[in-house]
Amino acid sequence: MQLLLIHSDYIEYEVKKSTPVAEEIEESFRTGRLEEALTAFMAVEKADESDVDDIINKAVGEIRNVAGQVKAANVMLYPYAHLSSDLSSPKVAVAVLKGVEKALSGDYNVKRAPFGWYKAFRISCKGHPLSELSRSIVPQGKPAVCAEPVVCIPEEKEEVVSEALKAESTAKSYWHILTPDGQLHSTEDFDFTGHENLKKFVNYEISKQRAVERAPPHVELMRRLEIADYEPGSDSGNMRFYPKGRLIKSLLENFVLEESYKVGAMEVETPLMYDMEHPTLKKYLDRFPARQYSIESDKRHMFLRFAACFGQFLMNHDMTISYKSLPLKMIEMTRYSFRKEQRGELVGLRRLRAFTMPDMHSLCTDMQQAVEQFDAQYNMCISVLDKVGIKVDDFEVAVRFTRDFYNDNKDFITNLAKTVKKPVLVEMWDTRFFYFVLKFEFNFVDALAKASALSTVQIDVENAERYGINYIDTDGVAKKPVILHCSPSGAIERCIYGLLEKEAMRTENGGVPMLPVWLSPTQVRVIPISDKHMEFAQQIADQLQCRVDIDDREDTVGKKVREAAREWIPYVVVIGDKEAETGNINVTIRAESQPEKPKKVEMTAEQLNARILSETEGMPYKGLPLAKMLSVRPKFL
RNA sequence: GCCUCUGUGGCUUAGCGGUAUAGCGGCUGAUUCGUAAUCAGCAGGUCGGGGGUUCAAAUCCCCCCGGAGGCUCCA
Repeated sequence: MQLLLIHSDYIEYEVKKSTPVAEEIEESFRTGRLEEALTAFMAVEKADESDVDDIINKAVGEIRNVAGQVKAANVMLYPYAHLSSDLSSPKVAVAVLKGVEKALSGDYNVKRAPFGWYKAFRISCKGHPLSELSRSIVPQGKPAVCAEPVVCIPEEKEEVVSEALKAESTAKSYWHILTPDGQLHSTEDFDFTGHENLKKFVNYEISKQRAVERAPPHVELMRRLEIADYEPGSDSGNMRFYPKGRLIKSLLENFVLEESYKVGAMEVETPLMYDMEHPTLKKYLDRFPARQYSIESDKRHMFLRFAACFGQFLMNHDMTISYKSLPLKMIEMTRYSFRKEQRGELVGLRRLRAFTMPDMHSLCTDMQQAVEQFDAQYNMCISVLDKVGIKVDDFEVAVRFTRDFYNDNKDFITNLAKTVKKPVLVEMWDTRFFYFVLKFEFNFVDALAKASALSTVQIDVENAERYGINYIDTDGVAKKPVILHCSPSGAIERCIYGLLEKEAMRTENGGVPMLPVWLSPTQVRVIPISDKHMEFAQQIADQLQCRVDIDDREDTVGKKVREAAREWIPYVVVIGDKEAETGNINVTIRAESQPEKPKKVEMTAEQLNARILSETEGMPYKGLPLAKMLSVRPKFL
């Protein structure tokens, strides 16, 4: 049985004309209307004839379940043949419909639309996520058949569901834990001892245990550190970034770009908005409905990109590409990518509606080259996150693929677990539901056991065809490449979220939080004890080739030191008479300090300079984006 | 989208039917200071917006608009 459940403000129908299979009906049955109803469009299928009672039970169970969730007291049962191409006999269908009606009628106000009649109907869909659900139900012993995924795009205003209404099926997932020795374990039986984070991740992915009792700690940190904040003048999930946040983002963006140049990627720039009616894009969009911002421009209907795929694939389509150029890599630092995520999912920097995503695509000659590239990019992603400050121990790996791909590439997939030297979560599908046959993600598990994806690579076997992307092979024939999608770090904002959450966990465990030195907005804070030490403080600051500032405000040393600590500044230098005499400086090193036990070391300015240069070697650098003198700095919060 | 909670000066916040609290920050003055908050003074609010109940509303009720959490979703 195919079941489509719509939580509606109202549903009404009127019988127009009978079909040859029409059931006989009374006059009162010719029209019907229910307010605040769960409407169940039902198509009884051939396979259901083998066990009518079981089908009725299962359908009743699904309807009860959803009706309970949406708190609907009224249920409209609506026979809808168009949901299936393999219908049962009318006799069985009527029997099933009546059976369902009878089973529900005790607990709900149930109405049933007549079977076998052409009916005019109007329905107003409430539009919340639970308001549109489809279910495929099969009798015992029969395998589920995946219907072709077709999509119904909800209208903004009152919606009239038409003939085009069809179901969007969901793929069945098989979950496993893959250990580095190549064994697939059941997620229920696997011993998670020593892999507590993986356990949290698995719970998050499979059990959907996501209740949380407090706001994630990075939200307060992002504000206190003057990195980012909510912008009430914009849409939710569109953040403002203060100078320190912009600096951190800029450094991260530059770093990811540099790393991708190293593997041969060409940086490009593509438009933010696209024509909704463009035939190729329309087809692509139809697979992922209702998640993009749309805007009206004159009479054209545009949408904002949710990745760089559109622009890069359209560019690839127009290019002349020889096999000699493959693998061909292009990257764009998308500022921004837009996704109209559901309101309740937006928290701090974890999930945004406008975010900066490095998006790299690699065109490969064939699956073999794609797999080689996948492996190389898997390792690249590990290295990128490591240098950002997110280590292998800080994330959990998920690998997702089709059963066919796994059977052809068992050793290769096992190797992914070997590389990270720990068990990984595996999700397998019988049929390919998405555009990829293989993907991995690195999932950061935060202080509240919520998981979110950072780096990812996917092997796309669908879009070369859809976008008409070709390369000319050695034999002079145009062929379709296999395309890899890769985000080496994941969204830049999400990296910042990860770093802040990681440091929040460090604080909870009795550590001293800080950002990597190369990302710290102020790397050295110089604190003169009084006005007369200002000149020497200036001299010290001038000798340091990094982001130095001077706290020249009229406050006590104690207060200035406290504020430097609250800003997580890696090196704090107090300048007084002693330093002016010896020429040496007293440096508090945050990385080596413990709570209430600062580590203070006497050294020369040259030594401090050398230390910082070696710590930040090979990483991007930008100057201080704020006034050097704290006394003239504005406060953002 | 739905459910729950929430909205008091730039920030954090007390008050929850009877003239609006305090701290931080800001400004002014004093202090020139050796490692987690120097002292004093001043300015700053039609308590998110609109409507209603009441002699009286920040406080109770209704509608709207922000914000947070949950559900759901997550290429």
